Amino acid sequence: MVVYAGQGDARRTMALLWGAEERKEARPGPKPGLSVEVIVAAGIEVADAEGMAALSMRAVGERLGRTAMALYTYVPSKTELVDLMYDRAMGELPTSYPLDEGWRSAAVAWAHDLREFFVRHPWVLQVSQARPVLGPNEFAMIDTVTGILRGTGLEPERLRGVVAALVDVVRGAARTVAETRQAPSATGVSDEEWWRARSALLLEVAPDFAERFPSVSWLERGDAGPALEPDVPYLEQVARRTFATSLGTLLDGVTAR
Amino acid sequence: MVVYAGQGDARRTMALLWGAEERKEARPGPKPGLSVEVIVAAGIEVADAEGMAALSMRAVGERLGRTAMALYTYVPSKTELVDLMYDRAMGELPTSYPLDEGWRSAAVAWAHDLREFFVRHPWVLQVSQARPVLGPNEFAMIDTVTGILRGTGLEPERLRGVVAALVDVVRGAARTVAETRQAPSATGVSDEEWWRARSALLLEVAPDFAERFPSVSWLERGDAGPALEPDVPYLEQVARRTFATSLGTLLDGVTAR
DNA sequence: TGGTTATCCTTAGGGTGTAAAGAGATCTTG
DNA sequence: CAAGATCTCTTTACACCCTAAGGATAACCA
Repeated sequence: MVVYAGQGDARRTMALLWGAEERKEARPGPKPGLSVEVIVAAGIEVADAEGMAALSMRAVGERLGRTAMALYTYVPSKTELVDLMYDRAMGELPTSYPLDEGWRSAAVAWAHDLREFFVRHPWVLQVSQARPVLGPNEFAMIDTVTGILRGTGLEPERLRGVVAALVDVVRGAARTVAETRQAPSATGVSDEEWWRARSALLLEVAPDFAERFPSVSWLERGDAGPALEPDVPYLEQVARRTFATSLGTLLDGVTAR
Repeated sequence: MVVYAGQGDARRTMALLWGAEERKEARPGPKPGLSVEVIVAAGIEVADAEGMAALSMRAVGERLGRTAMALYTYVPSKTELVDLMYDRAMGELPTSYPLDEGWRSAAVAWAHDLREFFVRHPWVLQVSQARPVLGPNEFAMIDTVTGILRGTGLEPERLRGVVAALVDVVRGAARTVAETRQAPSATGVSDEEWWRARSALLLEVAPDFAERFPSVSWLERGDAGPALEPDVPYLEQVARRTFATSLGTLLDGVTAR
């Protein structure tokens, strides 16, 4: 039997992604105890709680009181499950932003929502997108930001570039925060301790750091910056401010055209 | 025995990354048949040729005519190996760009070099940076771009944001190209065929696409664009132009300050 | 009631990273 | 020169991973 790999699969994945109506006519066989919905939800729970590395078919099955193999009745493979989780999670994102105060503030709000989404579900950043997922909620996300930016009057070609840049910057900022948040629990070392140890090691191993990387050193020297809020971890504040200027610069560039 | 996890490891990793001089005094035991260098090089070869997913200790060992376990004499674990590969590969990047024609053209050249680097070594984009690698070549990369951008006169805080945004945009652009390139060999379906099949599926599964995602549709409609070069794959040309406008917009934003 | 079909389980096979223990090579020391 | 120490590399083993195959059971239809 010839398997049209990636063809039959693609069709089924698309059907699952776009919520092909499952026929509810009575059929022989035991009543399904699970559904794609609950499996995807359980997968998201596992990934949220324990990270992408801990996402195994066994773990998801266990959370539902089944074996790993039981999932294969509903979902063709683990990668398909991850694709479904990816798109389903994106359904959390708002899809409309008021444009009363202009496109810029809407874009900023959108960017912050997306960033928080990625921070909430850091595993989403690790979904390998060799061949994009093409699910409805990702399209909705792109549609939302595109809609906001149409207010700029940019032509499609340029707008496409701006959208890409925006998503990239948001992803990058979220990645930084996610890493920072995961580091303490992953290593059992607090941010500050970890950083102190690292910088000590750095000095030890590269005593000529300042001459060797003059510009990086200059950057760090000028790092005093404005008042710190005492409750928020240091690195996270840096990340937040970095994101603000990244985003601001990019939007300035949009304005400039 | 208490293992100071992530502490003792960190010290060793840093030593390996920064090329701690290996003592060459004669020591008992068989002559080493391998070295960290050749192992890292073999790892890069495997990852370049077959992708990150195919990078296993067994595969690297085999390429060197050894077993997987032989590597553990030189390298503490697979993640450390990947970190070493990451930084070693970054050593390919140029570290100086002429500033005769101003910071902007230097920045553009830098960005294109970095993009090509990522496309050449797509696995680099998948190196999980929960705790950053902190190797010399990554610092050099950051130092290079920071040095270029000091020509803008921006203060450190802003400059940090711009650097982050630049790296993010380049990463994003490279990711797109890498995916596009991998898709045909991964699925055995050519770009065009794949895309045709997908859009057919999309229409089938979401016949209301145009009304449901009006802005995305608008974007695609305006996609005619300037003349296509016949030899370069279509999707890659789109990616290239998207990158150009992403980058351009961002740099416009820098100029605007 | 028997046949058909669907859910779910157990088993099994081929992967993965790496701990542990041993074989053999090469040095230093007595 | 022999003995001991130390290092490289191999074999074996374990725990985990995804998933193919086959069988037990449940629910429907004829």
